Formats: sequence, C-alpha cells, structure tokens
Amino acid sequence: MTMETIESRQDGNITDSVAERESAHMHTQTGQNSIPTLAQLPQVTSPTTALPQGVVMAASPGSLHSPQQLAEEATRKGELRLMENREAARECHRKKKEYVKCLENRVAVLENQNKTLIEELKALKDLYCHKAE
DNA sequence: AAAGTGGATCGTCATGTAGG
DNA sequence: CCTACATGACGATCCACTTT
Repeated sequence: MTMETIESRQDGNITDSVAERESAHMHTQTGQNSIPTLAQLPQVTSPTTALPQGVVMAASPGSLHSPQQLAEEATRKGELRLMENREAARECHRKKKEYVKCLENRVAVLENQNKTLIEELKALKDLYCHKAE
C-alpha cells in the first residue's frame, strides 16, 4: 500500500454514520417483489465531490508547454482520477451493501411466506382427513 | 496481556460499458 | 476512438472478540 493510501485512510467513524444512513433507508424498503438491481439502486450524491485540498485546477491545456508543466499536468490528472475513483468506489460499495441487504430482506419475507403456506397446507390436510373419516 | 481470528470498510487497479 | 463512470478483485487496515 502506498503512503498516500495510509495517510488518506479514515477511521471507522465515518462508516458508522453511513451505516446509520443505510439502515434508516432500509426501513423504507419494504416492497416485496421488487428487488432493484445494483444498477437501479439510488445514487447518493455526497457533497464531497469538491476538489480536495491540494488539488488545483489546471491551467487551460493550451498554456502548457514545458516538460515540467506537462509532468505536473499528468500528475494532477492522475490525482484527480484517483480521487474520482475513490468516490466512485465508495458509492459502489454502498450500493452493493444495500443490494445485499435487500436480498436478505427478500429472503426473510419468502421464508415467512413459505412457513405460512406450509402451515396452511397442513391445516387443509387435517381438515380433509377428518372429513374423509 | 499478547496473539490470533473473522468481519467490515476502504482505496487502488484493471476492465467493461455507454455516450459523445 | 476517447472519456467518464461502474464494478469486481484484491490487499491493507481497523476493530471486536476469542484463545492461549
């Protein structure tokens, strides 16, 4: 792992608040038959998409000439790409987690339905047997 | 108390895909 | 094509819990 990674790592505190947000959202997700696909899950556009400190907008491309300027531009682009992908990964992880929760929810619902149907079937069988006697 | 372990979260890289 | 975005895979780190 790079130094940049280590320095930019965050404590679990942030994830705690995210978990809270997600569980709050879950309670509104009680629709039975429609499990959205991963791609259909809602985007949460966080306000953190602003450029981080230290990432400076480039001058217009036409003003870059020297090798040094080109190198700086390349570095800047690399940093920008990393930052954007970091955001994308966060969002992707969040969506995946939500998707799994949806699936788990669905499993619970189906298990309940199954249980109910089994009981219903048993009751009907009993009824039928008694009538047959 | 220290070491070990498992789960959760995050960041990075590689790759696929859609839109311009 | 090129670019931006989404996502799977993977490794690093943290944290809570258990074992020694």
